[in-house]
Amino acid sequence: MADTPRFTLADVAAKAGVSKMTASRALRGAADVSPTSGEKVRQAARALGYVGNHLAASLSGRRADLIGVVVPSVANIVFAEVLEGIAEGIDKSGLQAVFGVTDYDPDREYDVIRNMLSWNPAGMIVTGLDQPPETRRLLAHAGIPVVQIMDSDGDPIDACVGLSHHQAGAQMAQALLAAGRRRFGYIGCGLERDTRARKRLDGFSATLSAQGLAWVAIEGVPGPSTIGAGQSLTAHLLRDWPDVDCLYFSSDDVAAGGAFHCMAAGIEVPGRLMLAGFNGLDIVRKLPLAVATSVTLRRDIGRAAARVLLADRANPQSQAPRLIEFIPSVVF
Amino acid sequence: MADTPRFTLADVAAKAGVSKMTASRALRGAADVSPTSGEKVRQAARALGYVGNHLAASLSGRRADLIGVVVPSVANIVFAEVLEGIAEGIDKSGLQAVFGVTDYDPDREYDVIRNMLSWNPAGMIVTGLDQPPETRRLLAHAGIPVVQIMDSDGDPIDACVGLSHHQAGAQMAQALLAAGRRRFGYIGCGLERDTRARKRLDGFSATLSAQGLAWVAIEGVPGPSTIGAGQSLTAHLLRDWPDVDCLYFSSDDVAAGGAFHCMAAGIEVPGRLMLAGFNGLDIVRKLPLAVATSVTLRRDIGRAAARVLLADRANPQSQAPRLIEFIPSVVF
DNA sequence: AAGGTTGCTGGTATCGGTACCAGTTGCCTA
DNA sequence: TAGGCAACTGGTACCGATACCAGCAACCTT
Repeated sequence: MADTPRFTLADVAAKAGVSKMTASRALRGAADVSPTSGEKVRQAARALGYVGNHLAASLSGRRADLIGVVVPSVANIVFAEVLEGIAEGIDKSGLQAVFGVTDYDPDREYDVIRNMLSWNPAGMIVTGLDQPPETRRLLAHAGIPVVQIMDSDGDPIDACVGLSHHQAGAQMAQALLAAGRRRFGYIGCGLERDTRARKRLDGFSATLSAQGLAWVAIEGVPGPSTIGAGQSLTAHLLRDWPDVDCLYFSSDDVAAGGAFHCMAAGIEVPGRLMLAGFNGLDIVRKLPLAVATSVTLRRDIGRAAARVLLADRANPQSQAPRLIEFIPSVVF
Repeated sequence: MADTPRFTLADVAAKAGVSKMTASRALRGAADVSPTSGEKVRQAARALGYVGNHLAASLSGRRADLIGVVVPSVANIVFAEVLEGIAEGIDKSGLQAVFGVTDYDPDREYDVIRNMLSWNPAGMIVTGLDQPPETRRLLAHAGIPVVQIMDSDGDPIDACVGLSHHQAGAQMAQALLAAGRRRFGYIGCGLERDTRARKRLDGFSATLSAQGLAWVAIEGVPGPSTIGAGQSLTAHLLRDWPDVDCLYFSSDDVAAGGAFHCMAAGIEVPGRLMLAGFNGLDIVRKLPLAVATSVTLRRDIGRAAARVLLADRANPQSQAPRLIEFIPSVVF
């Protein structure tokens, strides 16, 4: 914890016997520096342990090599994987990702985005399409590329990389109907704030209606999607409606909880009761029980979102494709 | 995507009819501003949609309201939860966390840390105590508080919030021995890079030796800890050494894979075979099978690390406690 | 009433870089 | 040999905020 003030470019330049400008150019690998001075500068920088100052560089260069990433949660493995995809996507690009967590709260989301914009990021990646008007305005007026991810049911501000949750729900309903199921129950967590889960539910419901069917039962609790919640909600629902032949869960964590309950209770899956989740998480796919799920390409979504930003940065005119969809596939 | 240059403090000041300084003070909520001008400034800022510029503020104020967080992976739920803990810890403090992912690669870790330091962060949180000397030097000379997390077996640079993995391994070995187990197998992923998993293995091995016992078998693969890897490694190990009566896994994901295999293969757990993991993840604790695990307080570790930084920031002299341990508890 | 204090305000320097432009050199061409 | 051009270099003015200090009222003191 030595409290010596850090070396600056001026120190490096002095040690190398050149001007600040030449040192700056040399360290950035810019052209127009003689090999001799370049080498001297690099040597001086190394000798001094010069670290540089992004703050000053970005302020001066008018744009920071940062991208802001806003997700509702990181403890949810789904978003964690998106973040990994983004990290992969910006690797070697010199960009840095800054993450902000909204906890599914629109007010917090506004604050987080506002705070991020004040770092002058080169671009923003935000989750979902359902920001309130004020938040949309903030992003729209920021003058930087904005990529909304994970959803495509709605009107993007700028670019959009995701999937239609409405369609995913409908698709799952069709698959389960095709498998001969008729008496459906739904189990969800946090629907009051997770608009994408709600869209899946809506898509599923619409398909049921189109077949003249309706939900036998819907159970939900506020709060995060957890295995424990899935377990107890499943137990509860099956006690009250023992005759359902299929359960659709708001997500795979919850579905895994349902599966755990069925294992413990000795309920035959999928013969007697079919289970379906969403996301294609390992926890569901490796289960010694056949549970249906929609496999979403989270890592690809992250990577693609990062690539859109990189493309825009390289060539602000070009406007790379503004809408990329990764359609999930249903597996059993 | 209006490309109008953003408003600056000068614009706000002009609109409010005061100087930049007064505007700055008013917006920061500093004292020494009359209620009248304060209100005028805030109104002007709101009218203009002024967003501020952290870059300039930090450069000028010599210290950024950023903290750098370096983790090996975010797709691993364990670190994701640590991040959430950190996010909770710095909530309302005005600090922003910047995350960097090292992918368990020391060279990458060095680069990530170096890059972060160039943002002049107010503090750093890095995972583990086993950084190479050059990385340690970088952190030690940065002149900011550094908190190393998740491990306490080693020599901290500055502060340390974590747990002893050696001890956790030993503790689990004792618990399993007490449960009457004698023929142990070990299954691990990524031991070549995950030094903490290795410390647990060492602690476990030491306890076995002390009892005059040794591993019956050790299986490992490089790469990330996954359910799938746990499944296939367990199948493989049990085929070659069908007489083991207990399996210790490098982590809970892998242990869950083992449990899934046992369910599918009809192996009685824990009667015939006992399984033990590490972390106390939901996926293991909610399983309809008794699998032992060491419950680590990941969220608390994140929160505590954040609090150390906040305390240092509030009072650089005080030097809050520099070593905080969260001892895991073994559950079945 | 003189001197001190408090409350508020604004000017100026600065943070550590980069953009931009104006030299300076040396070499090549005509 | 003069002129032109490329290659390199450095000075200066910023970027948008904050620190620090000085200034000026109005209000206390004694």
